[in-house]
Amino acid sequence: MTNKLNLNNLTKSEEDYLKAIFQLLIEDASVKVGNNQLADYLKVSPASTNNMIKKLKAKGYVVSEKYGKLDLTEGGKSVAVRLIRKHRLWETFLCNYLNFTWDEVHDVAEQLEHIKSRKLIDELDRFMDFPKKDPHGEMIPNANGEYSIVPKITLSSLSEGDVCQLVAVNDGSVHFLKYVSEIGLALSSEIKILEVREFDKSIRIKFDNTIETVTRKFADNVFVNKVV
Amino acid sequence: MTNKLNLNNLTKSEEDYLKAIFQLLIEDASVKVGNNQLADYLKVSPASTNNMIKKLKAKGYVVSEKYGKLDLTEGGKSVAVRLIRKHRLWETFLCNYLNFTWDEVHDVAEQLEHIKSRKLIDELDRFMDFPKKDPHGEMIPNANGEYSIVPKITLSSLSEGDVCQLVAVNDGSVHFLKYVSEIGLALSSEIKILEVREFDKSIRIKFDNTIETVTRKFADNVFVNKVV
DNA sequence: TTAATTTGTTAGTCATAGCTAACTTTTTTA
DNA sequence: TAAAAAAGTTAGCTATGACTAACAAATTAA
Ligand SMILES: [Mn+2]
Ligand SMILES: [Mn+2]
Ligand SMILES: [Mn+2]
Ligand SMILES: [Mn+2]
Repeated sequence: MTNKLNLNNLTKSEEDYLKAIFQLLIEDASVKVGNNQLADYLKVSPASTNNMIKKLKAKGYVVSEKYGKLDLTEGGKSVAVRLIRKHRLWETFLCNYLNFTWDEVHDVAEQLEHIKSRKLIDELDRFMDFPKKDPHGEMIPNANGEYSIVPKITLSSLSEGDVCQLVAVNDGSVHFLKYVSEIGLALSSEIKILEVREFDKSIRIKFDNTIETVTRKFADNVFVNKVV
Repeated sequence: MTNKLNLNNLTKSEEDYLKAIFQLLIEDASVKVGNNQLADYLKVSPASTNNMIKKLKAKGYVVSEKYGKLDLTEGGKSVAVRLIRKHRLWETFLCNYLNFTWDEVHDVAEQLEHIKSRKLIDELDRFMDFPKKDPHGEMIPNANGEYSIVPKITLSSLSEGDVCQLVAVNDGSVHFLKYVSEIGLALSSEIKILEVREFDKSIRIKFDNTIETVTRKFADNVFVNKVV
């Protein structure tokens, strides 16, 4: 009885909250996750998150002290990772087999990730021959919930003269993803930082013989691997 | 403004109720659908169905008089048929691409049918090259909600000496479907009625050089096309 | 180190979708 | 045709997961 596993007794909402906390925890490992921050992220009121957090603490997925920050138990992390696995496998399926573009997949995957069937997702994984990355460049956890963290930084953190490779993009905004495609950037694109303008932090970049200027906000959503 | 289409504003429950009414209406076209019958079918209380029916009437999907029987409007039928299309396409996908057996698909399809994305289901249809029937032999409505009703009767309605072909099976029970496979019956099997026993209505049948006795209850769930 | 601001909590409300128990209407049977 | 049974309705309750408004604690700034 080492692991009381509560097999799949979670509602869609409970799952989404656990996933959100997980995303916020890995997004910036140094800063702990607060209640209002979570409310912001999920676009619900702080009262709602407070309420749900109580429930998730009672069920043993979340730990926190009163007026303190949030953390996930191993069980909570496990639920979140399984949800992320499902989300990313579905996104991959939609892109690679059903003619979806990378900006169309996220919203549908938000629904599909809540389908409860272990066999479904493991067979989908096998059907696609165990893909390692989703359409936005993010890693896909395997059936045991194991995953490799690819070292990545934002494009905005680089300096003039740096050269990097685009490894992933934030998939939250349809407009952003369309914009990335439109200017000709794609996963694996090699990008050189020509100039970082002090005035508004906009960045002149060069890739595939194209020169573009992108905003700080844009560069915050592009994840890269520094090459030079 | 001929068709006020209320694009997808329905909850999972509302969708399930409309589908259930539709199924009951086609199951036996002669008998109108009652509130308690619907409650039975959905395994909820008559109070619950009564409540939901009110809502669906207010939204223009159901028609009925007080203390009277239920019927669907064109809008209600359209929702039901779209749901059935999704359900059967997903069942087909699970069987043909993800190694599910025909007794494993129904419960997962019950979840998948509620995913809201027109593109998803039409692309899934295209991906499978527009299948006409699901794994249980039931027709799949096309993207316009059109479908052909295959004439079918239950095996239990036949008499000694009749010969028929198995065209579909009721997919509601996992035990039943496993049983069908185990005795060697499959879609398209040619079945001859050797004897109908008066005592308990059990039926001796022959197919593929196999002779079996099946109960009335079993035969009620097997749909056939009379050949001789 | 006090005051302002931010963050977190609580109380009370609403909608959805179940339930039971009691009641009314309709249908069937005697 | 009157009584019994079945079918349908209503009232009132529960749980989930949102919300607002009011309040308390913790943090930051003055
Ligand atoms: Mn996504
Ligand atoms: Mn989700
Ligand atoms: Mn089915
Ligand atoms: Mn369903």
